[in-house]
Amino acid sequence: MPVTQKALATHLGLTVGTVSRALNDYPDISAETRARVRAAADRLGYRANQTARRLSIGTPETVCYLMPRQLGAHVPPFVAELLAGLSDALAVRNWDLLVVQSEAGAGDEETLVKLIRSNRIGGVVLSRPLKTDPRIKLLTEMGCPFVVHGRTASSDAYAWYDVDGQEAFVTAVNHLVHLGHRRIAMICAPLQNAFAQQRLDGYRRGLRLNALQVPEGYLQVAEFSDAGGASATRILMDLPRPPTGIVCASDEMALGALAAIRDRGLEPGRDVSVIGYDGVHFGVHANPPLTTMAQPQARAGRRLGDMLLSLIDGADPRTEQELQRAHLVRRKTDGPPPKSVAMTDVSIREETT
Amino acid sequence: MPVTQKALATHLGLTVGTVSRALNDYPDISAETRARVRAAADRLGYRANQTARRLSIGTPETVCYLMPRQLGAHVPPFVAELLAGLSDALAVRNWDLLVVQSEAGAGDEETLVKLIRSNRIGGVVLSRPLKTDPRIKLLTEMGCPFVVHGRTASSDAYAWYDVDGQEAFVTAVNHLVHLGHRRIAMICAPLQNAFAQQRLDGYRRGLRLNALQVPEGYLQVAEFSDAGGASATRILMDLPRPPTGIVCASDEMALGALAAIRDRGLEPGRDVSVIGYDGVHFGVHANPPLTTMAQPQARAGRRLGDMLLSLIDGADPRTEQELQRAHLVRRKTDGPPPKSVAMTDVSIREETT
DNA sequence: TTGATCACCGAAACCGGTTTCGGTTAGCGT
DNA sequence: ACGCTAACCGAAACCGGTTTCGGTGATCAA
Repeated sequence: MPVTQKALATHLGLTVGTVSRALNDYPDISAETRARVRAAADRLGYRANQTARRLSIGTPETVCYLMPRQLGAHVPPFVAELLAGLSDALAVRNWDLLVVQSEAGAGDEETLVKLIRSNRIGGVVLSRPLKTDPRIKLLTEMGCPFVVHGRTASSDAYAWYDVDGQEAFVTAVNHLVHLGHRRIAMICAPLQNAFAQQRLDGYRRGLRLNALQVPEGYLQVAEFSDAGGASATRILMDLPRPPTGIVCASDEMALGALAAIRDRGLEPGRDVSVIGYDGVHFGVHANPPLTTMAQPQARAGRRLGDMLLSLIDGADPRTEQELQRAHLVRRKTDGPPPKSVAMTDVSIREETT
Repeated sequence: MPVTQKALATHLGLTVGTVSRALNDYPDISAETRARVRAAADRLGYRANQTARRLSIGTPETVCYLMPRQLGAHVPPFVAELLAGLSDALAVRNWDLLVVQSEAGAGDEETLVKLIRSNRIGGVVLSRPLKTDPRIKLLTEMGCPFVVHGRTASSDAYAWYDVDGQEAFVTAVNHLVHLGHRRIAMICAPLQNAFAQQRLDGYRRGLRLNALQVPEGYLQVAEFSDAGGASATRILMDLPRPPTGIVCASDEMALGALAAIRDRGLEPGRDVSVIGYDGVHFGVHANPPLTTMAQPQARAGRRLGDMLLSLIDGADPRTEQELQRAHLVRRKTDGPPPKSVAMTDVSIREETT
């Protein structure tokens, strides 16, 4: 039985209205009374009932994070850090952070509608949108402030925070080309994911910028896991002309690739180069340590929270868009292609040009 | 402007009281009226304002997860999965999950007091308690239902879910002994953490059960990270008689140990055996794949949520205690000690017995 | 002295639900 | 025809705050 405002008021010989205004710094309360109320409040340990307060002021003061889950798979590793950052951003205003699981494909919109209609949330953070994500359409139509962690094709109208996956994969491909690679494959995630399409675009653009083409079978779309990366790699290595370099849509897939390469008796970084994406800390302990395109994860949650609060304050979503860059972290899985292959490669290039 | 109950009522020519009772299946509402209300409700997309509802029924219908953070370090990897499970458990009753960061040492109790006093939460889930955790004392005194993910020394009075770290380390030590090891060291986390003490107890007990002692310097308490594991390992390997087997308080520390061992030109699993703890999926990609004591993480969140809801329903905390067992997952970092060392070792044993 | 102004606080409406209580109507027995 | 009961719903209190509005007392000028 917590101490209520009424109890505080009668204790002071005042009315609840006066107490409320005193605590909220209304100008029509004398400094003396305000001080008295303050003193009594924290002597009795009074805290306003937030449920009542929020009902009264008309906002839930709560935002919701739609935690991505793909069934069977485990929660993506960035989630915990993101939540920490979000929590920090919201804390400065005493807003609450609600976590709800959300699977973009699976009739998940109903949950969202209920959440909004029931006035539980004043804003939404949405991770890993699909290329055409029904949730974005929904949130827009319902007028619920939201910010997307990632982007879709039509990303002009809403607020987002993203890392430039396309540029990252151009960089990755460039890097391999400069090392001497000509046969560069990609292991991509399922293309309904917006980020997968972006990274694929980057791969293609990177090859084109270097006057290279995507050889038959060099684009492998696999399950978004280490197992997916491994099986895709096996397929690649079984090709008549296997690639000498592989870029992967995630570090996790890249780790699977490393395993598959080692299983063939080859050495990642010498026989086949592999570049991952994410920059998960764990990569340094891989065998060998994984070269990757690292993104600055730490900022994400904090920024998403700040942006969402701005939106709720009435900011224009188009002014709340932030694109971060990934950067190459060279470890041990990138290197020049094996000599013999490079030779062969040159002749192929001359043939095709 | 969502449709409110009053709007629904006037639309139907009823009063709000009637509508409310109809929707909540009161027996004094005719089946016909109930049906009419139901139909109109979901035709207009009516959803009860949860803030108002919760104020009225007197419970926030929300529980809070205290997300552990040690400053500087990153969020522990189990958090995301735990949240997913928690969320599932709470969803069946439409309770909300609030995430709050919490650092046990750092005057964090004030935040908790405010949360409870302001009626924002009806229960708390608390991860990684300290050996004597002020938060547990606080929650008990305030009468706030809570369940601890982990245990402290005095764990009888409250609800908890834990994995038996002591037994796990007995098992790990036994395993190394059976492989022929006699010089077994431990790299432990800071001992203010309850789990660290438990695992250390298991290590000591395991040695004692095998009539072995803890040699001077064989217990290294290090920072709870891969860097900590690495530097502790370097100290161990610099000992006049370095260990042939090392058990680590976490997989992350174990990975650091592997790196340090390889840096000395030694091969983990052949020259020095290493056993981690946690069973993080990533361990299979370590160099070499990490042998570890794996715990069944998937259940944790779900169980914690169920237990907390039971407590809120009035269950006795002492009936809500669940101890899981870790199991040994053999990969490639465990093996018999090197021959030469084993020889030396035998002679040592004979000397000391 | 009187009226106007101002500082300060009480009273009450309100947020949107839930729940109690009481009254109306219909159906029934006598 | 009358009373009684049960079924059904309206009215209003309530949850614990916020905010508007109006009233009191003091102060001040005329």
